[in-house]
Amino acid sequence: MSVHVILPDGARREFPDGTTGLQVAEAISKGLAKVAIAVRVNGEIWDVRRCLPAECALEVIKEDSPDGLFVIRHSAAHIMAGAVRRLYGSGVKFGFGPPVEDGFYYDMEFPDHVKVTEDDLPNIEEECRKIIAADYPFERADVPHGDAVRRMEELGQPYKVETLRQDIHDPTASLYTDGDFIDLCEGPHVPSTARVRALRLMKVTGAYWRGDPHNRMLTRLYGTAWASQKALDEYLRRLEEAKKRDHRKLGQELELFLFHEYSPGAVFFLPKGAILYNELLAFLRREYRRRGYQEVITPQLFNRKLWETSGHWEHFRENMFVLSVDEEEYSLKPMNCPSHMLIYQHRRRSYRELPMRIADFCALHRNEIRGVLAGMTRVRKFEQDDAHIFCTAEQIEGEVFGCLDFVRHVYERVFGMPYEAKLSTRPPTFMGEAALWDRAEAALKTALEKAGVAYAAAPGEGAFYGPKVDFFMKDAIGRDWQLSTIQLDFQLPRRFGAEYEGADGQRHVPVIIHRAILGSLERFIGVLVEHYAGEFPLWLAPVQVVVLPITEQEEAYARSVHAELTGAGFRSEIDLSNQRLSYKIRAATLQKAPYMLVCGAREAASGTVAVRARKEGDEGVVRVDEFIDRLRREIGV
RNA sequence: GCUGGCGUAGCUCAGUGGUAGAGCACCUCCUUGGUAAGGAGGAGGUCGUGGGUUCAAGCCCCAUCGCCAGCUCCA
Repeated sequence: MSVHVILPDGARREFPDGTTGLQVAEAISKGLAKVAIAVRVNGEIWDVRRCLPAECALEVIKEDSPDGLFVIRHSAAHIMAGAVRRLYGSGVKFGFGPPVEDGFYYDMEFPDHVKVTEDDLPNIEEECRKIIAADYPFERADVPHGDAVRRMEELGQPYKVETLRQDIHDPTASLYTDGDFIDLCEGPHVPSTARVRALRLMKVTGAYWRGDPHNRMLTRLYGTAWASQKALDEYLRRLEEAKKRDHRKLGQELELFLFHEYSPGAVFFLPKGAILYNELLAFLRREYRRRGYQEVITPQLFNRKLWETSGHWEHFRENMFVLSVDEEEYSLKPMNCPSHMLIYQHRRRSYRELPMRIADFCALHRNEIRGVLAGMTRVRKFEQDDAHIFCTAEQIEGEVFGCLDFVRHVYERVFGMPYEAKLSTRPPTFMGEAALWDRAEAALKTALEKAGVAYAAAPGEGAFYGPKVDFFMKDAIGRDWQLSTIQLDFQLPRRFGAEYEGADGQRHVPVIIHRAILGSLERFIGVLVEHYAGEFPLWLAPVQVVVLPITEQEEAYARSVHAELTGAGFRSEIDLSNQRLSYKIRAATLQKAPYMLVCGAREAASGTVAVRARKEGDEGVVRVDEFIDRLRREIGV
């Protein structure tokens, strides 16, 4: 008997029976074996010391790969649990302890008198290090289901017993042991504890057993683990950076917006924040003109009859603000689509009018439960760069292509955020004709391919009313945000009885495309603040230029420079405070102004300014009119 | 919604039962200074809100509002 292994490069190799993944890695190279953390066997991730089956495709998983980190973090969770058991005794009951993005957690129930807080983490972390230093092997044992239950009962682990009984229906279950700690676990794990080279415990929170508030709340310890100390340091640095960029902090420091407890979940845009908002709208409106959109302005309050027609009363009512007007029930609108239906239907429509692209920036209100409100990212009142495209089935492809082009223009050219798309297709329960779905999904795929947009397919994840494409944008520090969306809707036109008269003289039902490029303006501005760390490009910067007279002698000259800039349409401020130049520069720097113009005696005498750019620093002296030309070029007008 | 933490001056925060504090910002005066903080003085708070305990409450208790974090990417 022998083992036949197919390597990722297609090479076929033969090994004696009982060969492990690690031995294959060693046969390939010593270096590879050293960084091998697990192996992928016929698509499944296995421990390196498991014996391979007679025939398999094998890939060595290195410790710094995404899969490798997943394994490391899973093992780190065990190490942490073992450390907790050593420190707090066998009375600690363990729940789930999975790896998650960037780290891992473990839920545990401590004896009643024990309360673990973040102050205890260094101590637990110290114990983890001892376990890592001891380099215990992770040993797997596949045992009959009943034996596993008995073992967990002996260990006093009721959550594990429950898991075995409720979730594990195989005849066998696997137990993993590292040193003195044994745990029910599917694996896989690193070969031995020292392979978790960098570990840090992060925080303590509460979490319900199985996420259900009716269940007991367990203590959740969060940690992070990496393939090297360097990678851990880099991760911690990234967290710091994200904290510095937090839009709630910068929004206050830069006086962009504020929140008040009298209107929770709603943003006050201060003058500088309102500039961001209005510049974005002006930009979108220019694009709308180029791209054949028509903007409308619609009411806020609608009779419940509208929501009954659209289906929102049935499906979305919990999120709607309902109030009584003239003894009837009304609601603040949570979405624009129904009002756009009314616009579409106010008269007969011809195929000649299609595609009809209706855009709307009106405010929307959704009654989100209190616990989920957060800064600008989760609010109750917001506006979207919302539009609905009414079109024929034949026009879907072209319209979607147009939206894809719009998305590309905005994110690649203007904001510099790379993105990925996800195509979600027909779910198990859907409404409408299957033929229309097939046709629409094909149109979406063709449009994506023609536009050259790479996408991941998510079969079955579409809404019941139509397939969709969602976009995930990456910001300057690598975080993903779901911003743009393109959703087809076959249902809404039917509910409203929307029609158009075709070239054939027959009545047809149009398709609706819901689409947003930025999404919620509030959320988008929050994302932009973090993406740019408050250092907005010139066209968006609330204050574009600060004029700095050095002494009172230059005040009149500085005022004239300031007047020229504002006259040319730029947002200029002048600092007339009784302070030294270096103080004024510091103040303007903290404001993150793109340009400072120093006006001293020399500049006043020659009609020039000394330019200091936000990033580049002192750039020397230019004439005022030259500087204004430069601003115009930079902004592209 | 549930659990936990927090709420003191415009901002960041100190103050654990006995006369409300600091730094920055603000105002006034002095200083007229060439690329990230010149100096002096001053003003500013019913300590989130409502109850309660106490001779006495920013501090202890209860309620309430708001903010922050978390609430199974299944052993």
